[in-house]
Amino acid sequence: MGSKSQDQKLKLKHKKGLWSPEEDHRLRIYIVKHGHGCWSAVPVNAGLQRNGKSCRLRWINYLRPGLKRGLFSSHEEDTILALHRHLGNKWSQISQYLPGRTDNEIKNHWHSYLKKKVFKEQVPPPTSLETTPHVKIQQCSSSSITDQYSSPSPTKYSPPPSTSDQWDPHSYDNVHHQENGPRPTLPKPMFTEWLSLDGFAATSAAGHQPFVGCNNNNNKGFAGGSADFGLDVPSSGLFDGYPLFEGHQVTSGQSSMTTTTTTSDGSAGGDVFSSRFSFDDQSSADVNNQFVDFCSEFQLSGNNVMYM
DNA sequence: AATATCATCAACCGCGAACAC
DNA sequence: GGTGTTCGCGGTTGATGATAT
Repeated sequence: MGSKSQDQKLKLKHKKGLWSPEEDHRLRIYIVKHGHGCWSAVPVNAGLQRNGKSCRLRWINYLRPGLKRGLFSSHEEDTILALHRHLGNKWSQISQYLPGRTDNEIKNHWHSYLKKKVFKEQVPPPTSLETTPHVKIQQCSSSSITDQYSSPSPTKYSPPPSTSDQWDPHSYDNVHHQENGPRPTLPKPMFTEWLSLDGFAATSAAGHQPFVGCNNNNNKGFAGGSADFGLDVPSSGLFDGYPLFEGHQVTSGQSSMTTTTTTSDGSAGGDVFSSRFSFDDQSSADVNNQFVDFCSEFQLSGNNVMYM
C-alpha cells in the first residue's frame, strides 16, 4: 500500500488534457497485445503518464475498433430520441443500440443538437399555445418541457411501468407510437457487445499476462472472463500490429493521424476491420451481418456476443 | 480584419456500485 | 461490518473552430 504522499506524487505525475498520437499509439499497442485487464495497471505497463481512468476513456471513446465517428444519421437520431424518451440520460444503455457509437458521443450529440431539436418541436410558438397538440404533452407532466429534456430522470419522463431499466425497445408499443406515429426501427444490440472489447481484454490476458497485476480481483463486467467470446488474441496474425485499427483517423486536438501498419514484406498492411465494416450509408443490419461473416471467417464465436 | 458569441466535442470529475481483504 | 480499490456512468468543463457582428 502506498502512502498518501506517494499517491499524491503519482497524481501530480499524471498528464491531463488531449492525447497525443504517440500516447494513442502506445495505448493501442498495449491493449491489442495484452488486453486492458486492470485499467489502473495499463498506464504503468504501457509507459503512459496517465491514470487508468483516462486510458479507459480514451480506449472506449476513440481507440477501440469499430467506432463510427462522423455525423449521426436520421435513423440514429430517431433511435436516440426514442430511447431517450424511455431511458432518460442512460447514455451507456442507449449506446448499446447504436453500433459504433459511444455513450459520450451520444451524450454530446444530445446536448448539442437533439435536445434543442426536441425542445423546438415540443414548444410551439406562443401564439398557438392553445391550439396545438403540443400543449397536451406539456400537460402530461408537472415539470416543464425544458426540465423534461434538460435533466430527464425516470421519475420525470415516465418510462413504461415496472421495467424502465430493462426496457426493450424492440417490443415497445406505447404512447410514443400513438402520439408520434410509427416507431423507428431500432438496431439490435449485437455488435456493440463485442465492441465493448471487454472480452477482448479477458481473452487476451490469458495469453499475455500484464506486467502489473491488480490486487483487486474485481471481475465486474466481462473482465472476469465469465463470457467466452472465443476470441483468441494471438501474439501475431490478426491483431499483430493492431491491424484492427488501421485506417482509423485518430485525432488529438489539432493534430491527427491515420494509423497504418506494414506487412512483413514492408508493404502497407490492409485494414482488416474497417475494410470489412464500412459503417457509413449502411443499415445496422448490414453491419451486423458483416460482423457475423467476419466472425465465422476468423472463427470468432459470435454466439455469445449477439442477440439474434 | 478584429472581436464577440455560439456550437461542438474531448476529457475530467465526482459519485455510487461491486468486490476483495 | 469496515475499509480500500477498481470500474463505469453521467454531469460538467474547457479548448477549439465556426459564425456573426
